Amino acid sequence: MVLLEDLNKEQQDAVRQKDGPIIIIAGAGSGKTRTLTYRIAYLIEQGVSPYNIMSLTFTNKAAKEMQERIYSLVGYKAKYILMGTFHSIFSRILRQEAEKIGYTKNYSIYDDTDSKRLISEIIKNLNLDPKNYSKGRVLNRISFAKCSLYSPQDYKDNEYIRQEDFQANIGEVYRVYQVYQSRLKQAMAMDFDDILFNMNVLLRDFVDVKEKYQKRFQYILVDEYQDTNYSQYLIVKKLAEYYKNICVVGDDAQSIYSFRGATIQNILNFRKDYPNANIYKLEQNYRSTQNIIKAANSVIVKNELQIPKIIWTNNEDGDKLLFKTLLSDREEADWVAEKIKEITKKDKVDFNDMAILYRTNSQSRALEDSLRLKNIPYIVYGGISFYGRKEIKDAVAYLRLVANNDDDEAFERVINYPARGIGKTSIDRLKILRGEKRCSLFATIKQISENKEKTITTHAVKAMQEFCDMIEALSLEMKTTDAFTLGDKVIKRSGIMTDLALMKDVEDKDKLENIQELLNSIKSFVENDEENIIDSLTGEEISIKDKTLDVFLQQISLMSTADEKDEENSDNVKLMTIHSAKGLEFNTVFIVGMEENLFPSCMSFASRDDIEEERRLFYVAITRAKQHLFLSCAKMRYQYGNTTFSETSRFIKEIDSEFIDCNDGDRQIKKRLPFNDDAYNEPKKSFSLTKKKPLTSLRDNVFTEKILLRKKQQQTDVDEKDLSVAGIDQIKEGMNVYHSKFGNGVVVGVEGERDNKKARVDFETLGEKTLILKFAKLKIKK
DNA sequence: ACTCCTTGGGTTTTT
DNA sequence: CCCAAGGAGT
Repeated sequence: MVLLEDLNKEQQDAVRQKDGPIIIIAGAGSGKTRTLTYRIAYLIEQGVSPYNIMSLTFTNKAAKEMQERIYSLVGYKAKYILMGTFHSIFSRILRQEAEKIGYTKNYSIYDDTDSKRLISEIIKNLNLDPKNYSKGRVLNRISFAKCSLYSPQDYKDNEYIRQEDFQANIGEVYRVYQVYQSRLKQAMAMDFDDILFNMNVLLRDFVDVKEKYQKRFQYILVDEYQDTNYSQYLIVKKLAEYYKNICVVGDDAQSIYSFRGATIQNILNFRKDYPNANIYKLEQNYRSTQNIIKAANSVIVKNELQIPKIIWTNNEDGDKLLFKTLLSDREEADWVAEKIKEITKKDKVDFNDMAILYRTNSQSRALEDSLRLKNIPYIVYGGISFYGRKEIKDAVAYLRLVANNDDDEAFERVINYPARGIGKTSIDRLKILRGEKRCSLFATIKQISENKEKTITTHAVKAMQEFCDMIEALSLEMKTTDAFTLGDKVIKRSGIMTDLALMKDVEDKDKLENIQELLNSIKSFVENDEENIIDSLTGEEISIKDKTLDVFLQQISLMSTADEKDEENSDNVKLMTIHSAKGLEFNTVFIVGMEENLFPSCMSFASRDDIEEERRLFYVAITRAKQHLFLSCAKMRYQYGNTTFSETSRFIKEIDSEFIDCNDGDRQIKKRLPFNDDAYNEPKKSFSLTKKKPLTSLRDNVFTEKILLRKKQQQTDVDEKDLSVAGIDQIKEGMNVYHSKFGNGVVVGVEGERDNKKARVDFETLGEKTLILKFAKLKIKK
C-alpha cells in the first residue's frame, strides 16, 4: 500500500492497527501529525466512512492543518470528517441538543473578560472582601471545579474543597460559584468550561443522545492527549464506550497545561480503562539536530514524573546551542535582532523560519522595539487579539445581544454606548429589579412597561425601552437573514460608526477600519462556501441561509489569537509565548528571558510539580528548533514599572555543557552577594507561597479525593455523619483530635456558632490550621 | 448623566 | 506598567 511507504516502522504499526484502543506516545518532532493524518487516510481506505470519524485537537490551528493534510491525502472526502477543537465540536453538538439541557440554540459563549466582570460583580454583591476574593483567583477556582465536574452543589458539599478554600481565606467561593452559575443560565450563556461540563451532562442524562453519538463516532482520535482535563477525558471515554476504537496521541514530556486542569493521569489511566490497549512509541525525531535533541534530553531527565523513552535522531550534529547573558532586556532584544540579521545573511534563513519565544506575553515589547529599529519584519501572536479590542468587543456585543437578548454581559456593554442617557444609577436600579424578577436585564425591561415600575426615571425607562425595541426588531430577522446582511444592519443601527466618526484622534480612524474589518470577516464567513459546503456534524449541505449570525458568533467566540492571522505569503519573524509555539517548528529559535523568577516563573516555586511543568515547557521550547537555538538572559529587566534583577535560570545549568556554548562563562560563577540576594528574593517567595499553595494542593488531590470519597460513601453512611455532627459541640480547647488528612493535633481554640463553628488545631506534622467543624469531621482521641 | 482624573489592583501560560 | 473601577466636578 502506497501510503505506508512514507512512514517508519513504528508509525506504520500505529497506522495499521485499525480497530481497538491504541495510545501513541509521540516524542517531539517524531511525525505525530503525519501519523495521525495517515491513520485517518488509512481508515478511509479500509472502507470506514469519513462521516464516522471524529478527530479532536486543542487549537483551531492544529485542526485546520490536519484538515488540509488529510485533504491532500484523500481529497474531498475529508470534508465529512468531524474535525476540530474540543470546544468547537462540542459547542456545535450542544447547539443541536440545546433544549434538552435547558438552553436555546443561540446560547452565548462568555469569554474570559465576560466571566471576570461577572465574577467581580458577584463578589461585590455578596460583600466579600476583595482583598481575598480577587476575580482571577475565584474564577480559577470555579474553573477548576468545572473541569473536574463539580457542580455548585457538589462544590458546596465537598469537604476537601471547602476546607481548601477556607484555609486560603476564600471560604465563600461556593456561594460565588452558585450565583455565577445561575447568572450564566439566566443570560442563556456558557463559559468555556460549561461547554465541556454540559456535554458531560448531556451524555449522562440522555442515554438516547449518548447512544446516537456513540454509534456515529465509530473512530475517535485525540491529539495532545496529555493536555486533556478530567471533563474532556470523560466525554471521550463515554463516546468511545460502544466501539472502543479510540486512538489517543500524546507526549507526557510536553504536558504544559496543568494550570488549566489538564492532567497526565489521563494518559496513565488509559490502560486502566482499556486493558487491551496497545502502546506505540514514536521516538525518532525528524526535526532537530543531534545537539538540540541531546540538550533537550539532558533537561527533561531531571523530571521524576515521566514515561520512560529516548528521543533520538539521525540528523547531523549541527551547531551547539548558544547562551548569552546581557545586561538588560533592551540589550537582550538588540542582541537577538543582531543575531537575526546575521543568520539571514550567513545561513540564508528566511525571517519566516525564525521565532522568538518567551514565557510571558509582556516580554514582546522590548523585542518589538529593537526589531522595528532594525527594520526586521515581525508578527506578534497572542497579546491583544482582534476580538479583544474595545471597539470590536462593543460591536460584537451588539451582535451577541441581537442573537441572544438575554446575554447580560453584552447588554451591559452597549446599553449606554453610544450614550442614550442611561446612566449608572438607572442601570443599578434595573439590576435590583432583575434580582427580584430573576430574569435577564432585557426581559426585566420588557416587564417594566407592564408593571409601571417607579424606581427608574421615566426618561431612562423610555430610553431603555427604545433600545430594547430596536434590538428586538433586529432579532426577528435572525433566523431568516444571513449573518452579513443582518450584522451590517445591526452595526449601522447601533450608532457605533457615527460615534467613532465624530472622534478626531488618529486611533479612532483605526477603530473605524477595525469595525469594517469585522464586517468583512462576517462577509467572508457567509460567502466562503468553497470550504464549507458540508456541515461535518450533521452531514448536510449548508446554504447561505444556514449562515446566520448566531453561528458566526459561536465560531468567533472560540477563536484564539493564534487562529486569526493568516498572512501566509508574508516573511515575518514570529514572536510568541512558548505555550502558543507548541506543535510548531522553526529553523532558528530564540528563547529569551532565561532568568530565575521569570522562567521558571516564580509562581511555580511552591511545588515540585509546578517546577516540573516549567521544565516541560522549557523542553517544548528547545524542541521547536530545527537548526539553530539561541538562549539569552538579562540581568536587569524592566518589569511592571520597575527594574528587577535576576540570576540566570536554573534551566541553563541543567543543559549538559557538552551541547551548549556559554559565551561569557557566566554560568560557572556562583555569585556571592548575600545582601543583594535577600533584597530581591525575599518578597517574591512569600508572595508565591501565600497565593499558590492552597490551589496546588487541591489540584493534587482532585483524583485521590474522588477515590477517597467513593470509598467513604461505600463504607460508611449514616453513622459517621451523625458522629461528626454531634462532634461540633463536643470539640473543646485542649482536646486531642484526629483528622483523616492532617493527622493528629491539639485544639487550641474554638470560635463561631453552629455551621460556622471553627476550631484552631495545632497538628503534629503540619502546624496550626483553622477548620470548619461542619466539614472537618474531627475524631476525638482519648 | 457625563467626563475627566485618580487610585488601586493585578499582572504565567489559554480553549 | 496597564487596565478598570471609583470619585469629583460640570
